[in-house]
Amino acid sequence: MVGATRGFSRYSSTPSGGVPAVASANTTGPAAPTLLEVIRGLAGSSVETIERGKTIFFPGDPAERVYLLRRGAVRLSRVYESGEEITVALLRENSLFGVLSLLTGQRSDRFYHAIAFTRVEMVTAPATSVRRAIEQDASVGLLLLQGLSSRILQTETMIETLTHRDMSSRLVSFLLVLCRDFGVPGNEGITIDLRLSHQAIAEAIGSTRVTITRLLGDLRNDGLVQIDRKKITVFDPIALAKRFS
Amino acid sequence: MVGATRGFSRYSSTPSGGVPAVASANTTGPAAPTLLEVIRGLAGSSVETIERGKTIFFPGDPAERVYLLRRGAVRLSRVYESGEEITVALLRENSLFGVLSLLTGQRSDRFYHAIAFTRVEMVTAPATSVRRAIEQDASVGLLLLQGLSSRILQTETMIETLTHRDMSSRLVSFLLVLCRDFGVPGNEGITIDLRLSHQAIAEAIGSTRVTITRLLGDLRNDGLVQIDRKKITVFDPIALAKRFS
DNA sequence: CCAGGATCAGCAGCCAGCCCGACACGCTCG
DNA sequence: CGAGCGTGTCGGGCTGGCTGCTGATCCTGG
Repeated sequence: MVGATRGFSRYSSTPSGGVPAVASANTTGPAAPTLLEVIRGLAGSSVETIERGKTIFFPGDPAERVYLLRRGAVRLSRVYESGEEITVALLRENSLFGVLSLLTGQRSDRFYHAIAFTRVEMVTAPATSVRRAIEQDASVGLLLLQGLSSRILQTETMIETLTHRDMSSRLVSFLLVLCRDFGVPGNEGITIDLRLSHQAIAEAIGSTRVTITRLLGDLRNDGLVQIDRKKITVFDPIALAKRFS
Repeated sequence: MVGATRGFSRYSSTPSGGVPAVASANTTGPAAPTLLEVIRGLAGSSVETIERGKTIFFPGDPAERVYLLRRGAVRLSRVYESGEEITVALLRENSLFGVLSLLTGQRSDRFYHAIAFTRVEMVTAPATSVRRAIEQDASVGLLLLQGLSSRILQTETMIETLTHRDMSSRLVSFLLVLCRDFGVPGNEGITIDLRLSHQAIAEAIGSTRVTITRLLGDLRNDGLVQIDRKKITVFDPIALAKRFS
């Protein structure tokens, strides 16, 4: 965290009003732009690539932009004087963040630390542009609402995870969340497409590195998961879910 | 939870399009309706009063309405087969909930249990009306976005609370959250305007009744809080915050 | 391409925080 | 006035955090 540097490489800024030619993912209607396309089309928007471990914004930075994660994962965390860092959210692709800049007219500051958990591609636009876009085209507002709703769902699932008392249940619950958000199915189970250190897991579920090591070892010995170069594969989520105490 | 009954008393349904004459809180412009006014004006909206302890919706109920809490507190919780009930959020006045019904076009079901934590007044409207209103008037979308944003903030603060390792820190953090959301300043500190049983606190922060009793006792003995008929008064939030371990 | 440093994983022993079960008392509301 | 809920307390037992160490792996810069 010391010596963290901002790693922006702003390589494109679409001309305002330009409708991107990219076909939307899998919607059939011709006039159904995705949130991604909408944001890219805003005045002052840009596409940014950030290397793993670089900071996107620091706590205390002015909050004036909205971000949409296009590829990779972003970690939002709270930093304490003690130096401890607590992970508040692990954002997956298509997540919206930095939205509190929309909250009020008055200027506000970030209070999270946002860092690229993997190499990240994202689109970003000034909050003012977003607000204007909503006023001009109501469907933009609807898209944003859907983005925020799914973010709330994601966050509340995390709360569920954290209220489990024993660490074993917490870990299992967290792994299932990760499977939902970052899982890619393979021929022998679901692989979590993140390089997770035990320390990172501990910071996310409020435990310590040593405990995570021990519990993950237990799960592996019981044949429930496999770990290969920091990538975790869950053989059978259903079986894993039975591990709740 | 057994024998919980729905306690609706739907006593009014504003005619659609009727602009309420109530002045908005403290905005100066004449044409700045609040979210409350907007929702009351929607087709199919209604104002409802619910008694303490009654259920607003059960998990599994169809999700077709959006709610805005006008007075009181609502508890969202997840129910497990074991009978255990985990509190996911304690909503304060002006909170929006039930919004996942806006999420997709397809019908979905509630997966939380929403019960009135105090006597509650709220306004509610069908999700379809809300969606239509957004399309017609973009400022509605903006208001909803602001509502959701503040809800996300609230939820993430709760995650912070829950990642504290020791129960003492968790409890302190939770009390501070409650002060923020439900505190009313008095002449000797901030009183949390909720009648909280130790059991309810335990369900919210993932602990047990006995532990809460002990820790609250400690805080009281140290002269940090006072408890009078289930209402907690925090003498000095700053001093309390120093109790983080 | 290699060397060195930094980060990560795994193990063991110690100890405390907290869960569990049980019980007694007081308040409140029917 | 009695029943039920909420509060306060005690001990026993175990989970899981803390310290200290070692070997493995990754990354980076010369």
